[in-house]
Amino acid sequence: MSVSDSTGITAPQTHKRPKDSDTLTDRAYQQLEEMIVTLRLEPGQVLSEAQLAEDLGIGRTPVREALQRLASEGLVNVLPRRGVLVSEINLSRQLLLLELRREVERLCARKAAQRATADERDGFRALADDLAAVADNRDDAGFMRLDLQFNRALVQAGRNEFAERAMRRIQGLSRRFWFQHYREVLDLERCARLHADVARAIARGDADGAATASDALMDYIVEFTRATV
Amino acid sequence: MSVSDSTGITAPQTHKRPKDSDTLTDRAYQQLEEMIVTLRLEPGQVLSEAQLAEDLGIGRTPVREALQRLASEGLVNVLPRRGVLVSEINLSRQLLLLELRREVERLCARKAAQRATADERDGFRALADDLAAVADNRDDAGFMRLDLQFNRALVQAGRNEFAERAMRRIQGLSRRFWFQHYREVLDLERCARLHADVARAIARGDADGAATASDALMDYIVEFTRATV
DNA sequence: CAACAGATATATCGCCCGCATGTTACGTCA
DNA sequence: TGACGTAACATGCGGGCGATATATCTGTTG
Repeated sequence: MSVSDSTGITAPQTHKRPKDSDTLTDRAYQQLEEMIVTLRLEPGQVLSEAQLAEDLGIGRTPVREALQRLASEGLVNVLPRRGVLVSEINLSRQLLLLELRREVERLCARKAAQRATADERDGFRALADDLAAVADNRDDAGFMRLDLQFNRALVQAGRNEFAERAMRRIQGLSRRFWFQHYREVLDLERCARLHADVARAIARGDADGAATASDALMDYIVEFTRATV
Repeated sequence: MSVSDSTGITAPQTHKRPKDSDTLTDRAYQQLEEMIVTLRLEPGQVLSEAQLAEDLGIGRTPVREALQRLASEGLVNVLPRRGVLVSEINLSRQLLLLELRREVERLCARKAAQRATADERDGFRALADDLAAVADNRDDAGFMRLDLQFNRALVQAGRNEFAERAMRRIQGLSRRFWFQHYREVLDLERCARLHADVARAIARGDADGAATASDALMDYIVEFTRATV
């Protein structure tokens, strides 16, 4: 139940850049988000700041601040003097989240098609090719990696810090559901091709095309989400 | 629904006090947001937690947490050992914000038209009438009040906690710009009527109509924003 | 004997405040 | 004038204290 096998404070050693000015709050946030998204902390579980602080080997303050950030994203909610509850994943909530994600992602796609630099367009073209290859080879891990890369490129090329922030918040909740169910019902090939369609539309600067492609992708994701019951 | 904090608009207790379980962090957040939105704290100004804590008569912790929430909304940003900077308002940033707001608000309007209860529809009808009256009388303060009420009803009837959270974040930055410039170039009558159109479409359950009315309203807001230069 | 109401115990957060550390500004000296 | 040391001040963080919600125990009653 507790997370006693935490690797300690130093170096999450992920693929991410080891930013030198990483505060403990940031680290705690990253670790907790990862644990929640990957279901190592299960929905419905109640945690305490003190326990988490001990497990992570840091003080209560950074843990508390990280938890508040997670609460603002909806991954946990704090019960005033009882503890923090890892929020449940239920289908209807997930569909509500997708309602919002559809709008924001379409905006990002449209704006990315308008605003991407030449380099970024090259990147989207390459991404589309890679996605097509992954679709042919049915490479799970490769797709997950490309999906992450795609989302990052999308918000980057969209050039809208507010949409970026909103997307970042949405991602966490989305990723958790994804992580939980993708093995069961994901049509990897179709999903990868739909991603590639968006990427290609952006690459050629077709804003309307990118928007409709994004909607098509979201249609599939909604379908995928519904299929998990 | 999550922690439903009704944001009283002004600092001291208004006529409404559902429960005094407001934490100091909540109070600090409300007060600081109000001060920033109303430009009592000017953009570019650097603040310190300790100073604010002393001014508000509370400890540093609630102030710190409130500032982090404000930072997540983009109203301030913290300079790592230097202080907190009240973020600047510039036109291009505001336009980017409106890009996102257009999408989220259209979503809320559409969903509100689909999901509002009979009581809520009555509320929107009444709101539309009040807005029309305000448009005739050119009642500034009345409009501001109705606008707040309208936005709250909109996200409430939209029945989407995630869109609600996103809108709440957007409101702060939007309201500040509004507060700063509405005296100069606001066409109150037109703006009130556009609001009323959205409200009426929601009241009659016309989702597409609500969406296009919302877009028309946002078109005007963009025009208003551009006119401030 | 079972069920229940009240008293007590325990766990948890909300908050305060002190210390450590990093950044900036400024006075001082060559 | 310029470089440098130092002081002032900022946040990052740790940990303690008190209030309070919940669970546990106890005594009472039908």
